[in-house]
Amino acid sequence: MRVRLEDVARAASVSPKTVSRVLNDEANVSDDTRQRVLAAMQAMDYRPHPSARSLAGHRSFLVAMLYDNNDNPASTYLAEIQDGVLEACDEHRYSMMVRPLRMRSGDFIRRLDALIADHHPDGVVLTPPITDYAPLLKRLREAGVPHASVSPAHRGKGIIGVRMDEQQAARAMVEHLLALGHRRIAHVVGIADHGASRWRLAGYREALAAAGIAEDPVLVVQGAFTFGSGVEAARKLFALKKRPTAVFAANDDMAAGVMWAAGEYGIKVPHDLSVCGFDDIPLARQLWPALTTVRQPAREMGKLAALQLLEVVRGRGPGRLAQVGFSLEVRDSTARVP
Amino acid sequence: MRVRLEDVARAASVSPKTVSRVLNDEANVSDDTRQRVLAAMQAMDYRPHPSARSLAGHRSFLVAMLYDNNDNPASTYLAEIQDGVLEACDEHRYSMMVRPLRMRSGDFIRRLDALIADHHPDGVVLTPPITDYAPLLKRLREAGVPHASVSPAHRGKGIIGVRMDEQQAARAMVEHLLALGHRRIAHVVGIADHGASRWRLAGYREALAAAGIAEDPVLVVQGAFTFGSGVEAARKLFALKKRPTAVFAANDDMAAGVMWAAGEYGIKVPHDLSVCGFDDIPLARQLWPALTTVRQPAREMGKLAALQLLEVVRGRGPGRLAQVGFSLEVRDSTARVP
DNA sequence: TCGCGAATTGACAGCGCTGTCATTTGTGTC
DNA sequence: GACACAAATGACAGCGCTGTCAATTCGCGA
Repeated sequence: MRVRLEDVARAASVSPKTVSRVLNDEANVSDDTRQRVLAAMQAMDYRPHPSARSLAGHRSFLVAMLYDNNDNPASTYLAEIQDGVLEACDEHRYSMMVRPLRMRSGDFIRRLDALIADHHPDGVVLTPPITDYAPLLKRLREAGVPHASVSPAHRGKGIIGVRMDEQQAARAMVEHLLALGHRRIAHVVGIADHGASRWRLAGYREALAAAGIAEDPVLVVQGAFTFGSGVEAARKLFALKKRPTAVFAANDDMAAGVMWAAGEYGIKVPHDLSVCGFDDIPLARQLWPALTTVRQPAREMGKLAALQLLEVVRGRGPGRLAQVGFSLEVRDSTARVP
Repeated sequence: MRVRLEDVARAASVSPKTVSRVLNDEANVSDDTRQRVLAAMQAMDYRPHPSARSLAGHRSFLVAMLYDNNDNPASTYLAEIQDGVLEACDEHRYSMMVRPLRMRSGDFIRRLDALIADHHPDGVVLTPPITDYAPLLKRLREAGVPHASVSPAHRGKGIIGVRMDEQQAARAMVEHLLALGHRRIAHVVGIADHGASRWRLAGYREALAAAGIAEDPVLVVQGAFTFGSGVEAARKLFALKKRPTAVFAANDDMAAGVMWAAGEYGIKVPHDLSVCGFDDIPLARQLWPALTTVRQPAREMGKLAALQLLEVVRGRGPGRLAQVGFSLEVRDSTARVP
């Protein structure tokens, strides 16, 4: 039969309420008592019943992770974030629920309300690209549900979660190309309204400006974060009479597309053209030549965002916008300018 | 303030227990009463409190989806399954929890036990490759937790879930190549102990045998479901003095690798070599030329598996091993033999 | 030693629902 | 119309925990 809190209480010769206090890490329990109770819990392998806790305590011990499954970034990226969030939740014995939401759909808010009404999450983790959708944030605020974001586009006060300095990373990537002697460096931009696209473009511009190179508008082509859009963007670039010697794509999928298109045109990477991307998806390492890219620690970011959220949810602090480092993964797709 | 079952009861002039009966779709409620109660629920936008239901009713309304995040198949595939499972759960107002488990790790069973002890899922959905791991199944059976599998390798009695006839699909794919006049058809095998690898290989052999073609062992090369392994496998094949005219890879990642390697060797796809895959990942459509492949309706499969599970969990029936159809997505990477 | 405020502990009700079982209402039969 | 039986409904306790508040114990200065 299931071990209940009452059983632990009896074993430790204290009242159920005291066990509850220990369980919830409350103050005003003597060290001696606390140890006795913890020992009893351990010995009996006590597992609090989440529903009972939730019912009596008016909190769900539930974190919901929201993502957009319509217009989503690489599923690998989301999967890694998910694993990170889960890991953080496990550490604090919270459970996690995932919720796909279609940002562009009309019933977006209704579905959010249903989530809140049905499951009462104690907090919510937002993932790109739904970190900054105003009606969503408003609704969460109204409902009093704390939330943390992974890579929010804005960083106003009260925004908690995790970010990577993507602009800095993009700049570093372009500086890597500059250091290799490239001067005609193209950029394939991501979906326009994603924060990621803006930052990476900004980093690209910053690097060029710092190097005293005037931006050539024809070298900045629109993409959509997909392989196919990378192929198309590359075709446009290769059709120019004065081709770029390097292409920095705003993500790896598009970079792979660029490399693919290079094959079509008989352009050898990296000999004739350097290509680099962003994200370090598994494919990046597998491509031939292996893709130079920026590694974004998605898993760690998911975890950190969730930890910030849990800090707030558990009343342990105000939470903050944590920052994680990036690393340039210089592989074989970039080389000195021909 | 929250609307409770009691409030609905008052509004409908019945006892709380009767409302509970309607909520749970129990028998022995007159149609008249049922309608009245349903109307009241609707009018008041009543949302049963899951924890209260779970606590009093001794069930969690929770389905856990287990996956292997160590040795996992394409994350897109899992993400789609996840969305499907979620959809089924939503329909029946069950909540879903995801659990990454490392099958090869020592604490596998301990983590499973923790999941059961902590969350009491009413049922579990197993995804490849952890659909057939004996200790896991044993443990679930001991704990009395019903489970359904997506593409289980075995189909003994009592196994419920969903499967696609992968062998048939693989055979159809190879027959497509045969119909194009190919006779030297290579196969890149997936990870050895995955059911998927076995079936696809079996289908390949079946098709060849049916066409009266003796299998040439050098044309069957081992891969590992990754892009890189596809590249390597292809290099081996291209190094043969008598190259194949077509390559059937056991999944799309490897097929993409084969196409990539073809580029290295100056082999034109599909002119000099036909390539086809399996799974229809997003990349397949984006490749150039677009990859001929087998579409596996992962999302639908996730949903169906969950529906079978829920049938059992809800005491509605015994559940079964549902079967979904496949479709050959003939695109541009396969053509008549040169 | 006594008294007093603070720290610690406990008693008890109740979170919102369902299981059990008793009671009432309806249905068909002669 | 009376009776037997089934269907429909309700009363009530209790699931396992926590909030509230009262009771007890402790530490320490007078």
